[in-house]
Amino acid sequence: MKIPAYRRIATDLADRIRAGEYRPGDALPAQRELSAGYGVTLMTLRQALQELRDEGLIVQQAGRGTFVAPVQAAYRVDTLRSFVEDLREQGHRVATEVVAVALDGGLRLERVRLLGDRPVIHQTSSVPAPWAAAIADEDFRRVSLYAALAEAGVTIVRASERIVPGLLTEPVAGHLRRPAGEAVFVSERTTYGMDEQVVVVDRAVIVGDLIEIRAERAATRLSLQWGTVRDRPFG
Amino acid sequence: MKIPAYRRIATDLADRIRAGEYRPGDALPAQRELSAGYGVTLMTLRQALQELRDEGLIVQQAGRGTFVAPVQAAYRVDTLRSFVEDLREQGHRVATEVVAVALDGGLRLERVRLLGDRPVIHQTSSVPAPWAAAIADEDFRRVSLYAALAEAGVTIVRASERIVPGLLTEPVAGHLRRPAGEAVFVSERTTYGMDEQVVVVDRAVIVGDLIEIRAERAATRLSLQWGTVRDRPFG
DNA sequence: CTAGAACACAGTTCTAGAACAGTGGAGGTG
DNA sequence: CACCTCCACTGTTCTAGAACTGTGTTCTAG
Repeated sequence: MKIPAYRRIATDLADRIRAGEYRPGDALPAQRELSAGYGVTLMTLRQALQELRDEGLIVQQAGRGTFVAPVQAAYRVDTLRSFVEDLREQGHRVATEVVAVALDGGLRLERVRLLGDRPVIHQTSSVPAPWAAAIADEDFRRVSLYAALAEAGVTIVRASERIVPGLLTEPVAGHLRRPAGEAVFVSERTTYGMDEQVVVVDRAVIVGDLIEIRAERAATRLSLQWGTVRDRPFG
Repeated sequence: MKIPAYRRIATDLADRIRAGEYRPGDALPAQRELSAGYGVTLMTLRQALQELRDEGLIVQQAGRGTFVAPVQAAYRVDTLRSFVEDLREQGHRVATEVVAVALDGGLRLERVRLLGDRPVIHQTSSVPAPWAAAIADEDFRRVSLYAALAEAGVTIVRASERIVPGLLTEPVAGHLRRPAGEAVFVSERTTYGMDEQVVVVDRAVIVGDLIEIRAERAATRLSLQWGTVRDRPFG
């Protein structure tokens, strides 16, 4: 019995939540009920719940209950959002042009993002087969890919992103109306749903003249966002 | 008695730490000792300590004790650290070459960072006058700039970083032993001490072939780190 | 029909112990 | 002298309760 009980309980509950046994917004059984169910003290159970709370999986409200955290809140809590949401948050008008949509098993979506009237991001998104069909007939000029996925019942859990600098090359340079050879960011983002399933793979080319990455680091807080070069907070 | 005991204790201990009664690296009294001192149970005291641990103020080690987090540790807690610390954490050997040191009021330090034997980062750091004198005679091949500042009694509170893609140009290209025109990251980082005073201004050029930015986004956690291109965790 | 009191139920805080699990030093043994 | 065991010390996990506070509903008096 090497791993502590509270950790086993936390893992078990997390699995149940991720498996969909308790859905976002649902109330979990009461603490006393759960503690009896697992055969541990209230104290021990609360320790398990704290793990889940630290991970952002549940929300506790005194007098009301323990609820599975709604996924929507995750976006807004500064972490699981995309370029576009970052920029909109900062008051920029971001428009989307759909360059191409292809459906061969999975869905391949090629979009250009415009900041005001200047194209700044060329983005190719791939959605694997299971979910592609459910969202294939959306109008992606108006509906965000993530909104469409959410409507189709897909829950986003986490995302992993990799960014390297690059040079603008021809197929994309035309879409961004910029000369080839310019400095750009190249971002590869993989978005995961429940059970570590890949929901979206994004590849984005981002014009370096107009967009930058900002990181704020403090003792315990870290924030990361995409911003426009013009309104830099320092310098 | 509206505020709970554990919170009062946490506040009291935090105040003592910030007041310097316990200095970074010092061990706090044992948990049993503290609980007796405050007249509460071990459980209650541990709840107070957890608050401090969540804030990154203390570090606990089973069998050894509870220690006031060294300012250095703040870096390691995934948030206030630099390229080099990020890379070292991942097990890479990072060496430093000092290209130039100038002292005209402030301190201007020009360094090249080597990953193994390949130069990957060209970094120019400026330290304003007040602190420049105190660290001017350090050997920056062996001592990190932040370590020197820490020794001089400078506390780092936060850092703000801006990253854009760029093209490698000639003065720096030579130092990095790479052809001009390659894709690079350009990072401008400002580090602040107490009272929002600027402690260091860094400008770094980072070879894009070898170094990348990784961001992991989950419901509540966000991590950002520099990594080498070779050991990518996905793809 | 409404205002407020009473109640049921939720999470929260706390006690007083007990036993477990790492860490490092003091002694003993080869 | 080197190694190893034991022990004292640390933080960690857990029990079995008790009392508290916050929230919403239900019942009752006006």
